[in-house]
Amino acid sequence: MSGMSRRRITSKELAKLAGVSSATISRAFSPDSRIGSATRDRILAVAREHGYQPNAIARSLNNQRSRLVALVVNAIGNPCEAEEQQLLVHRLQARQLLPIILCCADHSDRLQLMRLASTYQVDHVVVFSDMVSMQDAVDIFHTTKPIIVSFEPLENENVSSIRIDGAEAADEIIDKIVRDGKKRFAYLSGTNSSWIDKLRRKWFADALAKRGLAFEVQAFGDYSYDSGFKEAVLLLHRDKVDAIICGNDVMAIGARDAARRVLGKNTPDDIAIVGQDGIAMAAWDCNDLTTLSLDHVAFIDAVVELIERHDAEIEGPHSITLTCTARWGSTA
Amino acid sequence: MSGMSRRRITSKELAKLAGVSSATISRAFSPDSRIGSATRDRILAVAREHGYQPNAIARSLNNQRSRLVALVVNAIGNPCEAEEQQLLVHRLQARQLLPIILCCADHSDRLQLMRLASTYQVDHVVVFSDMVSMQDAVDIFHTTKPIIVSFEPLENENVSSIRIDGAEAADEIIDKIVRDGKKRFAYLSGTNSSWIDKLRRKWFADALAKRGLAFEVQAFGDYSYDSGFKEAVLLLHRDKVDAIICGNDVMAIGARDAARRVLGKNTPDDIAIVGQDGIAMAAWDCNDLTTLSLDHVAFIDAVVELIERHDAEIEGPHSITLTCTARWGSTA
DNA sequence: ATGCATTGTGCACACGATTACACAAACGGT
DNA sequence: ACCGTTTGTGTAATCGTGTGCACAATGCAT
Repeated sequence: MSGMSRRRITSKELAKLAGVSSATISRAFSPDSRIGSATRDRILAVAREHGYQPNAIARSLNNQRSRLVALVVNAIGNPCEAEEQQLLVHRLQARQLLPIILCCADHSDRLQLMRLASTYQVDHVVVFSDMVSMQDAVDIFHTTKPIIVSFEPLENENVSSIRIDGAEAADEIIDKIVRDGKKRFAYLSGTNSSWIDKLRRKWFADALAKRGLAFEVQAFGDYSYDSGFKEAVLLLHRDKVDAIICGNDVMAIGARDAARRVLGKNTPDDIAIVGQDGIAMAAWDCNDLTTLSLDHVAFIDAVVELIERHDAEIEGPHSITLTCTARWGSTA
Repeated sequence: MSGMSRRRITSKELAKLAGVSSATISRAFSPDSRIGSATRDRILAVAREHGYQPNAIARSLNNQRSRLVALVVNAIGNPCEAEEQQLLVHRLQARQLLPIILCCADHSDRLQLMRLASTYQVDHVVVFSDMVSMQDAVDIFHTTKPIIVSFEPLENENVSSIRIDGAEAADEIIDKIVRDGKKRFAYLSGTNSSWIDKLRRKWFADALAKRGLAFEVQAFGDYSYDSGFKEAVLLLHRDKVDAIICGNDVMAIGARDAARRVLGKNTPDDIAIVGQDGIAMAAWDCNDLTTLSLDHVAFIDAVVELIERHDAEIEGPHSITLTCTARWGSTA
């Protein structure tokens, strides 16, 4: 690699240096194309010497294929999503696909952000965030056919979806808590507008209804530890509930801390607390949370599966269903 | 937005529809270019109707400017880095820059991954990971001038760097622990080969040396909770240490849990435990960690500042220094 | 020696935008 | 009425690759 030239060398310049045409340079970098192996070796040697690599932007323009994948997420800071994102990024990288992250939380104009990403001709879109509507995603990425993590089967044939079902596991958990003698249940949502949140809540509400119970209180947080802490103080003190089902694990940890610290109540005897997601942190010794857990590996396997179907250009709507399981800790 | 056409409409096609040339289309989308405002309005209307947006790949090829930024990180799952990444992503999005994430942990060939990203003509590179050498980053992104988060001043003029200094804060923390009567110190590294780890360790080693002490044991983990837990059991049981300085906050939480659960020892009376990074989770009530903390906002401000200097094409090497502070919890 | 299939290479165009240049129209000042 | 400036638009080249087509060279079978 000679020199620190600011400018990148082009295929035409390299062609001159190697005494061939620029078409031959291109062929040297395409695994199966008609080119003499001696020529290829010589070109690759010269290329290495001058630090040449084909320009992926130009290639994308020509190919109509960018190898970029947009990941639409709420945030990367929140561990509840980060584990899955991490897995997916690894799987993409192994396929030589590059992830572009779009963070929707705290961002004023999510639609504009998605439109911006769509101008980069991304090959795939994976929507994790519950803050964008399915219809918006379809409209903006109408050439890409997004993959959406939903919680209900989608009828829209311009979308592939992963459906997650936690009804059965929620029933198991509620069963245990009711048998433990708890009576006043609260649900602590992560957002007040998300369809994902509504469906998760429904799993638990149905399980309660089956036993002649219902949520006495409905509270709203923002998926953060602090909001879990703050809301739990109110729920326990003002509303006297003895069971809190939380929208994710991080809020559940906040709620548990509030119970213990502010009100001196312990789980699971005085109060039951349940999380959702099943992140690694929930199993830490200091947390030991009871949570409605999703198998992250299976989940990302499903996403990759859908991406591969898109690549193979199999037509028609696709949907994969996953089931949650109860993971028992000492909080319920 | 009429129709669900699979193919995206091009500037030339839109030109025909609007009765102008494709050059005029382009001008309609460039804020300051000579074009009649009536024409522009008409074009924008037709564009909206047909869902046209200029192709960013083609634009990048012409402009020599991709508006892509590569973020080289260890992982996005680990909260110790995620907070900063989150902040940076927001700042980039506000500038209409799109982040491409490169995860180095667990990835067999980091260099190949970086080379792949470099073919996309990224405008900027920010290296957070301590798993890639500075020289590799400079070689691969020689046209981009990377921004590197280092812990020492860099002499290389093809790099901008952010230097972080925690010597003083480490001294404060060691002072307190020594005055509390602790005698046998261990350092628990996050990796065994990282220059960042070596420098962090040096801050504490120097503070100990000043008081006639030294680390009795050196252990190695992998920045994870589990490794913190496992190593701490050994350190406490086999080596009988009474103070553990950890490479990051997550390992410190693991160590604290191990002390409490496996050996029945409590902080800070029986044993002192110190983290590093100062993540939000460290301040949670259930953790309440004493940690060597960095101001994340100031840190990302510095990164953005360097990016802007690059954009303004100011020449010469750039370096910004930040100082850590001690954040006191109940673990030391 | 002739015919045909195969291999290796160059030419030229396409991908979809931006932009320097040219030029016509409109406008204002004397 | 004439000239110089400003304004708006089209033409054509450019960014760096990939690839269909043409064509020469080679190998092989008759």
